[in-house]
Amino acid sequence: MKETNPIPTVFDVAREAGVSRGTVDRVIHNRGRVSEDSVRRVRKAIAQLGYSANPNAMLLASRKAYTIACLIPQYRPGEYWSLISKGLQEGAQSLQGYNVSVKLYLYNSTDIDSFSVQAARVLEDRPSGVILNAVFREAVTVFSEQLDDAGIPYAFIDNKVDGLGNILYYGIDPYRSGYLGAYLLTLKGDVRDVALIRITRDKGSHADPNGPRREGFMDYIGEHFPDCTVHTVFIRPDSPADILSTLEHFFTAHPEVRHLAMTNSRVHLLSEYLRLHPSEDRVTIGFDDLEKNMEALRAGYIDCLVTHHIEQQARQAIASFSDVLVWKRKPVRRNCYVHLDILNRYNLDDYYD
Amino acid sequence: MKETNPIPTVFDVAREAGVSRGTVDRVIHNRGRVSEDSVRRVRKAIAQLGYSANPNAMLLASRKAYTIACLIPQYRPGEYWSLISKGLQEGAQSLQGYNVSVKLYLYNSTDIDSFSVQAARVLEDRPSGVILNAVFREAVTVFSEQLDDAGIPYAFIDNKVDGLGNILYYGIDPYRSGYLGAYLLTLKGDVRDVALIRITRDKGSHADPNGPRREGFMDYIGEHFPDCTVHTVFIRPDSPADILSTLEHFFTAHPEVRHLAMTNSRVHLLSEYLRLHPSEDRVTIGFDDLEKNMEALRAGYIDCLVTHHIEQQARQAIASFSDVLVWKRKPVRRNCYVHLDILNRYNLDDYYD
DNA sequence: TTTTTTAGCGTGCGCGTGCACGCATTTGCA
DNA sequence: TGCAAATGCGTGCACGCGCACGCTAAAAAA
Repeated sequence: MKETNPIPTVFDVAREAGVSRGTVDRVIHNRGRVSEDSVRRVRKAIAQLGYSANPNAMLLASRKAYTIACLIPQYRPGEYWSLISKGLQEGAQSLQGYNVSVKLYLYNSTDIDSFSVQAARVLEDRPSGVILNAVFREAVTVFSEQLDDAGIPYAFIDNKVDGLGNILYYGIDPYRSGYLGAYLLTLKGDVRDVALIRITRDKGSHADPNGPRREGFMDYIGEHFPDCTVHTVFIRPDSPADILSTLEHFFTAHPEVRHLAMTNSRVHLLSEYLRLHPSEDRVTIGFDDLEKNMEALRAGYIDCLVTHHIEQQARQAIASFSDVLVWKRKPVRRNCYVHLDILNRYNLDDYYD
Repeated sequence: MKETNPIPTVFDVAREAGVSRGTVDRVIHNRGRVSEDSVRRVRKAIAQLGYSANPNAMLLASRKAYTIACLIPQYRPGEYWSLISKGLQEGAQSLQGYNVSVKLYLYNSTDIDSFSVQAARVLEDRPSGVILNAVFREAVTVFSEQLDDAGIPYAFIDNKVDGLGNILYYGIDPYRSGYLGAYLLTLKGDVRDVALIRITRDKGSHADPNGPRREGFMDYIGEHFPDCTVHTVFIRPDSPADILSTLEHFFTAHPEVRHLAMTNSRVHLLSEYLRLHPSEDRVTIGFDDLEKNMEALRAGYIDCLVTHHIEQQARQAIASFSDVLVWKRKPVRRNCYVHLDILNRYNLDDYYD
């Protein structure tokens, strides 16, 4: 019962402008070889008819393939970067009709050489675009210059180096996440002691990626509870028994500490201790919705998780990137900060993307 | 430098199965007129090659148009349903390449006749699918039966009638949202009095859409603070001066009440009172991230908002629906519960979709 | 046996666009 | 003046798919 579809095609534009499809095509793609007069008439016809290219036909005809290289840290199942990786690949999945694919280049985040090796591989493969995260400042700076030279667009995910050229960032504001975490930890007020549990790192290999978050955390405490002492406890993630004894040792010496926090994504490492030493008035918070953290939240070992849609963030990065590659659109925002979500026992369900 | 793209086409499938493109096509679309033997061979070839149709070519060839009728309440700018409407239209926008469009049918949510009128218009226009919300139980039940008869698929958004046929629901679990709201209101413990501010309704016109939410709210209070009194205060939204005097009157009589909540989406109506009567130890919570509520949160009049990605929820409904229409896929979940977000002064930024 | 029906299958056209090719006409240069 | 180069433009094919049409051979009806 519908009248014929009035959506204009190149053909209509050509007729309107009194030229051929080829000429319209040349005007649209700025390929030159058209008289000024024709250009003007075609432009006018396009505006008049409200023509815009049919994306399906476009993609079908221009059989181009886009590859997005993703340079991110290695991961084990369930870890933070496994979620990013999953989101990246899901993003590519949904764009496969547009011939967009992602290729992962994984490096060891404690070994700068492995980063350089993978970065070199990326350059060699000449991808259409690059998504990376910034663990090693100088190496990333060098790499970004090489990408600039090669004319390959790139975006940062989860972590960035400020002041680099033509960049995009997808992730949270780590300082604010720490600030919010401290707020949630101290909601009930009157806090004198806080235990910040940290993971021992191989010394000096690189900057701590959680620095800004910890800074936000400390600043909130400092601003709102100036008399509060923040105790730092170091644990070694590789030996669960060791974690337990370290914590037991600390809390035996400091029974007055009722507030616990971890600023990296592995607060679930505390579960064992919290299970063995239950307490009514203790508050424990952590970050990121890893499956194990969610379990700890569900079991009641921890009280609150500050997180964001990790997979969604990655998917969005791919989607925006393909907007740039496939549709030649310019990104609107440079810093795509993701919203910080608060998870507790009453809203932890349905937190899939 | 790439080898020829190994993405299989119908042609490859046909060759592999030893038949023609037409036969493959008939098998794919279950159009019959194919021998069992051929069907088997084609199916096998498809599986073997991992064939999946090129969406662009498909859409280009099958020049179909899908219209999704959206039957929702009228709204004024900034109100809850304006966000839903925006999300619906954005969803259609992003799917225009697939010839998906939405058409809005707005009814007066206090007038059952206007619902029936619009519902009749929908049936008349014979859309490809319908998205609606369930304000008037019986009218919706009748309408859904008519849609069933007409073979038009439909989904509920934001609000549903349980027990109806082949349905899908996009929205929150209102009971849980109320429960969570009560938890957040009483976080600091030791609550003896709570004021629940409600809006006066024209009597008996229809069921209160916020019933389940209020129930969840009351249940949490009852379970965790059995000695707590919940005072209900009715206000009339149309006269700001009236709101102010009603509240002043109530709180003069009950100065001990420090906890305020509103279970509908218009907690911002309290701003004026809260601005004129500041207090350190008062807690106010509300629901939904309307622009005015966000302002109240930013200004510090209210402390916490329980909400969800309203626009995103609508976009998702459109997206899933077009999955069903365009790609003939069966929806996976029947109840698409959206995650409940917690907003406070420290994470209210970046809460766009 | 002849005619009609039908199951099973292949082919051609069109969707709207990108791009290579080739033809006319004009311009530059000796 | 003559010939090459450049400019401006139109045409044909391909992309992968949906669908209408028509063909063959076997089954059913006459």
